[in-house]
Amino acid sequence: MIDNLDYKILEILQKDNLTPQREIGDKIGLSAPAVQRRIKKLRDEGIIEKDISIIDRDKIGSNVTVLVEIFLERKKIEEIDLLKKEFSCVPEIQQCFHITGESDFFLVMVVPSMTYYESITRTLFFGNENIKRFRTSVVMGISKNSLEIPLNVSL
Amino acid sequence: MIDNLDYKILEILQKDNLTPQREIGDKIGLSAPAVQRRIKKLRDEGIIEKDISIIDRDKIGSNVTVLVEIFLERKKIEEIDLLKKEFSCVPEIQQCFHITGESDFFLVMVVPSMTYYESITRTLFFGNENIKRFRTSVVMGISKNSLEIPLNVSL
DNA sequence: AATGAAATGAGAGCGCG
DNA sequence: CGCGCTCTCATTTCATT
Repeated sequence: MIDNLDYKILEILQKDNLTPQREIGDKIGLSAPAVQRRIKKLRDEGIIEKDISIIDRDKIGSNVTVLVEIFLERKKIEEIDLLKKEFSCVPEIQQCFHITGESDFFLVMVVPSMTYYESITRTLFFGNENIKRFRTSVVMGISKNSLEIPLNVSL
Repeated sequence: MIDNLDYKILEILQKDNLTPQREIGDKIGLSAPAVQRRIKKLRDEGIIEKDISIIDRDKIGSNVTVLVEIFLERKKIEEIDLLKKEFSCVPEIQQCFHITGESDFFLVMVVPSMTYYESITRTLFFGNENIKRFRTSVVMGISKNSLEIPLNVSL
């Protein structure tokens, strides 16, 4: 269904999706239209979810990144789904992981200040009776920040 | 230096960087060349870090996402920097946060299996004498996964 | 069914006023 | 900044294997 050439294309696009199709073709030994057809298929099938620009958060106003671990009172699937949906709507929440272990959710958040974070916790966490407690870590530095999937293909 | 129109452009590009410049121009009330000049400036200044395709990890082989919290023995800046550099080279590590609080690092990793993860921990964590202990959480589901920065601009 | 070559069309890039 | 040009690149068509 998805062969080695597709993997090679994905490997290139997840590093730089503005790479010309002809250039991709040269690298993997295919013509530009062939590459184009494969990319279209990958998009149609949702294997390529989206195409985005990554913004340097340090160069754009003052932003604080915080990590939040959340411990729930009740862990029924309906309650989990409810929280997922609620968190998804909050723009300050970049990433939301539902996890196993001691805690139940893990969030990566970006806020303009700690004061702002404090105020947002009041409604988002303290205001939710199903959240038993939460633990906040402040990020000092980000040395790697990508969503690249390891594909193990060589160009 | 960077005005409201730039913010609006960033807001669009961080959702979809394949949006035509003319379409962006229509939305924010600018001509296509003007948009292009601004985008070029944003790229040159590194405010736009990179442009990438996001791949759906669930549709591409079997992948397990794990979160790792790391507690260090010594927390000198040289030791921190050394670890940052080491972690950055590991393709399975998507994100590496240096944090304050009880623990020192937080990693988001993507691995083909838990067996693979177990073997990678042997060299990466157990093999490092500065890592006191680490705590692993397995991700059951990801309900939000973006690197969008909240910009608070309305289109 | 998937490919490559050639033709078409859309969009990026650049100089001009 | 907008206008209009040029050129690159994406996309379609079509013949071929």
